Amino acid sequence: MTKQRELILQILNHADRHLTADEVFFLAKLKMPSIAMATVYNNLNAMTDAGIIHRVHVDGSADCFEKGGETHDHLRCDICGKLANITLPWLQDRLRQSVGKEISGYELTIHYICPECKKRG
Amino acid sequence: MTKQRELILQILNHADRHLTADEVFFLAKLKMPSIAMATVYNNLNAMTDAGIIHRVHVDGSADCFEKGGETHDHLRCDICGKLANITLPWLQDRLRQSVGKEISGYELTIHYICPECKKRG
DNA sequence: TCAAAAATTAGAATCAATCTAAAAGCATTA
DNA sequence: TAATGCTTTTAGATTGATTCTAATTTTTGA
Repeated sequence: MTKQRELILQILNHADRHLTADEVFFLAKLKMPSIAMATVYNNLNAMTDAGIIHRVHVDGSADCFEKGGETHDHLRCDICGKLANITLPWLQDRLRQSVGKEISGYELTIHYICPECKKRG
Repeated sequence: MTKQRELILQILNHADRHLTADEVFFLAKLKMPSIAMATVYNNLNAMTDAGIIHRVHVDGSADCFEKGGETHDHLRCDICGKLANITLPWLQDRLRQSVGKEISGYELTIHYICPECKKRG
């Protein structure tokens, strides 16, 4: 656990939303101006592989990262693109039931209009 | 419907698996050597937007395309990466139930070990 | 303390995908 | 048929995200 990795992890832990590698890099640079983009990617990849954080693919733009914790799925607003988390505790079992026991994981992204965009009309 | 679009659509309709834009381009070039990559992307995008074909995001590599038809979800093998289709007719309604009525769509990719890889050990 | 291993850095390179501007194809009308 | 305008295609440059490379620094551990 290097200083750099610690910083990146802290940034994700304190973020109030999903961050791209670029955003993590920007925020990291504020605290540690010498940090390199490659370091950010190295650590995001390493921590993703280790299951400490999660990577979220976003159609048509850069992947986002978020702190670990209970597994969950995502909602993505059709209008503003913002991601939200949602927990569907029944899904894993229901999928196992339908598909067979050999599921090692899954990713679900639901498209919707978020409350803010809906209000705005 | 240009000759190029027709060709691309035919390639997808006759493919026995999901194809990347690159693969479509390669196959298209066999029949029409003058075709340009941009044309392949233009048409794949246009037909995806029109709902005639589907785009499938694949973690860590290029998007794949497949012919249209009934909506379905995907299985991806952890080992060989191959995609398979799966239809889960109950899912859409079940998600509506859990999330609310305002779902405009979703994408689900399930991770597993495909029969071939499992056999191989 | 020294050597080996691992991580970091800066910048180049790669890969998928998009953009640009010029040329070609196609309709329609004159 | 010729002229017009609209759409598509083409080739190649460009972008944007991510990875790679090689040199340097840091960490580890004998």
